[in-house]
Amino acid sequence: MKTSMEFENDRIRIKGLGKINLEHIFECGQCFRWNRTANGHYVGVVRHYVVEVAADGDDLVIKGPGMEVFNDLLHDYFDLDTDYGKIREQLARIDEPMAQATSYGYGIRILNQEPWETLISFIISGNNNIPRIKKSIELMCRKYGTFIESKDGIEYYNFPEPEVIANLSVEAIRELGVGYRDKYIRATAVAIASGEVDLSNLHLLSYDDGKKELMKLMGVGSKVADCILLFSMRKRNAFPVDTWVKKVMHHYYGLEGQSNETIRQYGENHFGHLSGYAQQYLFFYARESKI
DNA sequence: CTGCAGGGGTAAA
DNA sequence: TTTACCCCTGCA
Repeated sequence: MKTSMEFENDRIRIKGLGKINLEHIFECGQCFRWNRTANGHYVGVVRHYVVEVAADGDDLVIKGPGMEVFNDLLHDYFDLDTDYGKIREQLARIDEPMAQATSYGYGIRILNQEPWETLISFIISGNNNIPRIKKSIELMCRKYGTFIESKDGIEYYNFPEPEVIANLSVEAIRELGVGYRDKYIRATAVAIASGEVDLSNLHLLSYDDGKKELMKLMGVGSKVADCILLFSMRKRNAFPVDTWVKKVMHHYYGLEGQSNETIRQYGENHFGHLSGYAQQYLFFYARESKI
């Protein structure tokens, strides 16, 4: 993979990434703060910056806070050093279902998101649906985050700091529409704000140790921990088993009636260090092939 | 229109 | 291993 970049004022154009599909990137359940605009672009908040993304043919065009922030933050956020074409080829060689899956989910990329935001977002995601998850997170940012800017009549806020959420009452958190997850969110925020669990060094641990640490947090089970490890800690061997992936693994890999944990272990062994990518393709395969 | 299952799971029994 | 859980949506 040979990529090149062109800087033009507040836009950065990246060439040579291979196929890009913004819908696959932003609507595969890995992130909740990106929204499609009328012209097919996506606007989202990354830490303290409002970022707009467009696909122009096979070019990725990022319109945002300039070159410095791109180099320090967005380059990593969009995982631009990873060769997804190569990963698809490697995965497609593993077996026939995966060969099919990689063709369904073309143009996908795994984003490298901020750990604290990812943690809370996926606690909210459990036994929940995407519109409601997005609504709760948006409300949380609006009420308790810091105002960034107004753009096209929309006000943008960053994701609130752990200390802010830790100081809210359970009732105040309940008003965000998170239901019974209110107490999970509060307990987890307290654990993070107090330093009981240190998110900043978690990515240095192994997958197993990181997962153990995350599962100490209220509201974080195996699936949520895997999502946090995959989407914010670069643990690409994580294999989160949600209902969609479960369906595929039942149907195509002969794992009917197996527990989520068994399926997770099978995935991790079968796809190895590419498990996380495999999971993303399987997710699309399940949803779009309607099995 | 009302009723009810089910949703990208987890904690607790 | 099984069950309740908040609440919104889709569908019978």
